[in-house]
Amino acid sequence: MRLKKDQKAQAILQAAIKMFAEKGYHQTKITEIADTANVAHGTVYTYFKNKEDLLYNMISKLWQELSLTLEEISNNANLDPLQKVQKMVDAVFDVFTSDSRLGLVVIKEHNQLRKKGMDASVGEYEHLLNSFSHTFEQGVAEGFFDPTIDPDTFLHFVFGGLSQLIHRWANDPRSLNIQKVKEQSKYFVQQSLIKG
Amino acid sequence: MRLKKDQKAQAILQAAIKMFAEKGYHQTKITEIADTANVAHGTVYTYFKNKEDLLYNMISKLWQELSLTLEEISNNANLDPLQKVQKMVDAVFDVFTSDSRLGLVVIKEHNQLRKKGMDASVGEYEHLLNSFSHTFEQGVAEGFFDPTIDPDTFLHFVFGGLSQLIHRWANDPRSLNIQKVKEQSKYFVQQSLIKG
Amino acid sequence: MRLKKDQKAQAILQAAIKMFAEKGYHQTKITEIADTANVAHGTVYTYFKNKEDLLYNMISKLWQELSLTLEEISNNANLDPLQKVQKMVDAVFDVFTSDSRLGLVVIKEHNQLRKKGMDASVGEYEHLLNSFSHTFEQGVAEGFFDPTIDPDTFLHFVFGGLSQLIHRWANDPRSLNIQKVKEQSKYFVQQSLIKG
Amino acid sequence: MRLKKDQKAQAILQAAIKMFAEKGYHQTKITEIADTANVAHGTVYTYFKNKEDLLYNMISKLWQELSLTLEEISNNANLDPLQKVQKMVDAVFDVFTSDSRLGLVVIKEHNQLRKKGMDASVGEYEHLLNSFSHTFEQGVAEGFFDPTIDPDTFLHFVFGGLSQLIHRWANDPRSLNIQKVKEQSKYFVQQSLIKG
DNA sequence: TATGAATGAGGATTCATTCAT
DNA sequence: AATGAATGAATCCTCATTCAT
Repeated sequence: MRLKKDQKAQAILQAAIKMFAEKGYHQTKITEIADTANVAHGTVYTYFKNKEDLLYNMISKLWQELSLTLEEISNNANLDPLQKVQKMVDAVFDVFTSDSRLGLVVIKEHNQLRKKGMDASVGEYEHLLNSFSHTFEQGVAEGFFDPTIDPDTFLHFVFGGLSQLIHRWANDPRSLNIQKVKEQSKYFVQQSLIKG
Repeated sequence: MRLKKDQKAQAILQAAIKMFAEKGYHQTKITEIADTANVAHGTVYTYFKNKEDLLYNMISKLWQELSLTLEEISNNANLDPLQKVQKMVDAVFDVFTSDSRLGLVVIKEHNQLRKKGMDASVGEYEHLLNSFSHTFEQGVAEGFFDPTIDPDTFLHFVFGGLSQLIHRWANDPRSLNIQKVKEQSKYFVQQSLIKG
Repeated sequence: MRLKKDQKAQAILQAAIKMFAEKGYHQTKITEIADTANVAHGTVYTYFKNKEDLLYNMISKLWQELSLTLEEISNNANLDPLQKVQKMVDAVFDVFTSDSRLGLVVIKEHNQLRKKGMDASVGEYEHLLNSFSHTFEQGVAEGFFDPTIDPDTFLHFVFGGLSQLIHRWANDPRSLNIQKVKEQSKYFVQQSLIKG
Repeated sequence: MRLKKDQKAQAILQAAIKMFAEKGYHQTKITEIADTANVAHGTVYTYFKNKEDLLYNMISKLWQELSLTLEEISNNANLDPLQKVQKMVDAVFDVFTSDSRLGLVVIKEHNQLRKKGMDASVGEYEHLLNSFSHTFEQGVAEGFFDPTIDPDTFLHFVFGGLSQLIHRWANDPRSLNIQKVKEQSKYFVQQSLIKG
C-alpha cells in the first residue's frame, strides 16, 4: 500500500517533469499532467498541495541530490582540491543530465519559486556553497588555487556557465556533444582556479 | 507630435520593464503597467500589439545594442584579441547593468519568447557569436588563445556565467560589488582562454 | 449520473434559448445565461465549447427535428401531394411554435452561424429541400401542382413567409392569432401551388 | 460646401452599407467603415451620432423610398387592384435589388434597431401597410380579391417571402435568376389573392 | 471640420482548486 | 483514495466613443 502510494505520486511527479520541461511551468495545465500520469486531475491534489508544490518537489529533490554529492566530494580525504573541483563539475553535469528534463525544469523555472519566497534551494544552495567554499579554501591553503579569487563570484560564474550549457544541450541534445562540453568546462574551471 | 508619441511608448515600455523586473512577466498585469506609466490600459494597446510584444520590444532592443557593440569591438584594429575579449566582457556588463531592470528581464524572461518562436535574439545572437568567434580565431591564429577550446562552448559558458552574476546582482545590488565581479569575470575569461 | 449531466446541459441550453430570444445573441452575456440556469458561469464551458456553440446546438436541434418530420411526411404513402404540403406547413408552425423562444432564436440568429461557416443547417436544409422537392414533383406528376413553379423559389418564398409570421407572433403573441395565421398560410400555399 | 458635406456623409454611409452587408453589423468596426470611406474614424461621428445611427440611416432611407413608391402605386387611378399589387411586388424587388448590399443590410440587421425601440420603420411600415391594405380593400370591394384573406397576415407573409428570396440572391447572385424569381413571386401573390 | 490618440466599460474564456460522491 | 463536475477569481484584449488639437 505504501509502495503503491509512492508509485502514484512518482508517476504524477514524472509527468509534471515531462510537461514542465516541454512546455514550461505556466504553459502546463494540471489536467495535462494528470492525463500524462493517467490519473484524474483531482488526484494530483491528493499527493501535492498545488501546482507550485509539484515544482518545489522536483527542484528541491535535484538540489538535495546535488548538495549531498558535493558534500561527499568535499569530505573525501583521498582527493586534492583540484580533483575535488573537477569531480564537482562532473557531479553537476551528472545530476542535471541524468534526467535531462528535470534539469531543464530546474534551470528554467527556478525563479518561479524564488519569487514566492519558497526557495527550497536557499538552504541547499548554501550547503552547496559551503562545500565548494570549503574546498576552495583548502585549495588556497595548500597553495593550489589563486587566493585573489572570490569563491562566491566564482561559484556563481561556474554555475551559470554550466547551466547555460546544460540548458542548450537539453533543448537540443544533438547540438552539443555533452562529453566534450563537460571536459571543456572542467578545463575552464581548472584554468581559472589555478595560480597564474 | 512624433516626439510625443515616442515618449508615451517609451513611458509604457519603461513601466513594463520596471514591472516585469519586479514581478516577472506572468505576474505582471497590463493594468499595472498602464498604471505605472500613468495611462489607461487601453493605451498600452495603441503602442504595443499585446503583452508579449512589450517583452519582445525590450529584449530585442538590448540584444541589438549588445550585438552592435560586440561587432564594433571585433572590428577594432587597434586591439589585440585578448583586449577585445576583455572589452567584450565589459560590454556585456555595461549593457546589462546600464538598466539593471532591463537586464534582469532579459535574463529572466528570455525563454518566454523562445517558446513562441518569436526569438528576436536568434539573429542577434548569431551575430554576437560571429563577432566572438572571429575574435577567437584571430587570437588562435596569432598564438594568443588555446586552440583546443571550442569557441561555441566557451561563449555559452561565459555568457551563462555573466548572466548568473548579473542576475544575482540585479536582484540584490548590495550583495555583490559589480565592479569587482566584472574584474573577476574578466580574469576567469582570460585564464580560460590563454594558453596553459 | 449520465442523466444528471444531461439535465444540467439542458438547463443551460434552455436558459440560453430564453436569453437569446429575449435579448438577442450579442446582447446576452454568458453570465446571464449561467445565472438563469442557476450555475456558475464556468459551468457553461463544461458543457459547451463557447457562446457560439450554444447557438449552434439549439439551432441544429430544431433543424434536425424539422428535417426529420418533413421527411416522414414526404414518405407517407397515405397522403396526396397537397395534403403533404399542408402537413408540411403545419409541421413548420408546430416546430417553431412548440418553443416559441427557440423558434425566435433560430429565425433571428441563424445568420450568425452562417457567417462563420458553421451552418449546421446546410445539411439539414438540403434535406428539407429534398423532402419538399420530392413531394412537389410527385404533385406535378400526378397533376395536382402547377408545373411552371420552380420548387426552389417556392420553398424559399414560403419559408420566408412563415418565418416572418412566426417571428411577429413570437415577439408579441397577442398581436396574431397563430391558428388563423396557420390556416391562412396553408391557404396561400395551396392557392399558389394548385393549377390555375 | 453644403454639397461637399453631403458627399462625405454619403461616402461614409456607402462604406457602412458595404461593410455591414459583407460582414454584418456587429462584425464591422467603425475603423473599417472610416478606412473604406477614406476618412479618419473620428470623422464618422461628425456626420452620424453613433454606429447604430448609421444603420438607422440606411434602413430608414430604404423604407422611406419603398413606402413612398407603394403609396404612389396605391393612389394610381389608372391601375386595377391586381395590377397595383403586382407593381408593388415589383417595387419591393426594385428597391431591394437596386443596391443589393443595402437590401441585404436591411433584411439582415433590421432586428438590431427593433430591439432598441429605434424602429425607424415603424412609421414607414405602417404607411406601407396602409398603402397595401387600401389596395386590398379596394380589390375586395371590386370583387377581385378573396375577402377571407387577412391583409395583415398576407402582407407579412409576402414580405417575408420576398425578403428570403432577395436575401438568398444578394448573398449569392448567381444562385438565383432574379427576374425569374420576381415573376414567380408575382404569380404566387396573384394566385393567393384572387378568388378561388 | 477633421483628426487620431486616449479612454475604459465590457465580456469571453481559462484553469487551478475544491468537494460531494 | 479517486474522481471529475462545479466553481469563480483572474485578466487579457476589443472597440465604440470622446475630445484636445
